[in-house]
Amino acid sequence: MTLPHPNTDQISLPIVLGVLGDPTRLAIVRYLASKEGVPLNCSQFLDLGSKTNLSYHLAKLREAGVTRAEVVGTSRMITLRRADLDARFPGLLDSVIAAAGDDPALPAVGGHDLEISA
Amino acid sequence: MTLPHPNTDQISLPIVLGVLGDPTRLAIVRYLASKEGVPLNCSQFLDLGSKTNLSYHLAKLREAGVTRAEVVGTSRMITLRRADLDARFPGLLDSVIAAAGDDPALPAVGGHDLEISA
DNA sequence: TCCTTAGTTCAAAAGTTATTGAACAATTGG
DNA sequence: CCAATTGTTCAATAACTTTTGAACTAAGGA
Repeated sequence: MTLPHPNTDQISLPIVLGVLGDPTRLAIVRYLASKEGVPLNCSQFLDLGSKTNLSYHLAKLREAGVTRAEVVGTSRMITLRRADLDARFPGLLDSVIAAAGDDPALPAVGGHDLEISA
Repeated sequence: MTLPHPNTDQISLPIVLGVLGDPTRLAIVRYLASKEGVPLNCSQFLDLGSKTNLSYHLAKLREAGVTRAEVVGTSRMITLRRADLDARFPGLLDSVIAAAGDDPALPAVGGHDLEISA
């Protein structure tokens, strides 16, 4: 059972920007970026909303091509599609993450500040 | 008579991303970027929508801090707030414009391809 | 002053997005 | 098999966004 993802060349700039233009989703992306390499499942994000609501936001991110979700048992392992986004829109993800990196107006996962290397 | 603009430090990342996540507004920004230095008024953008609709989209861009509108007679001269955006979100505008630069899915102003130096 | 040009504002309609709870599926462990 | 865990789907609702036309304001020129 695999979930639908757009190909790299199907990733659309306005859709990506629109999807990132939501504080909850931006917080998800920021957290994913801070934990790159670490496998994260949906329940890591429950600080940001209800289970149902997170399912909705994570589906938006996945359908836009921002994240990849792999089914592993009953979990979905979520990762940033960094290489694909960098190939399609060079520098965009980096500048968004850098800009989001120190924004106290964004919700945070875990109720504590982000740790860049943890 | 001056129009309301946010200060540089009031410009919000999710709001900017959300505002740019609309094909019409992205086309406006792309065109403004291609004509930087040239004063442009609203009617330059009538290809992209009705007068009323453009007034709406240009107000969104201005209120988000993406553009500046100066009242000159009966016109408003529209410019990109490039320095302010670069200061607040380094690299973001450049990567968005570069990514939008060759996107045939975006509407175009003038019904022809953009000229970077014209 | 009267007309035109440039753009805004308003209210309505249409469409889209976000949020919720209840019900559902799939996998894993006992 | 049974129960718990993980996450999805569905339907409803609320909230927001986009688009439109008609009416409006403000400045500039004849």
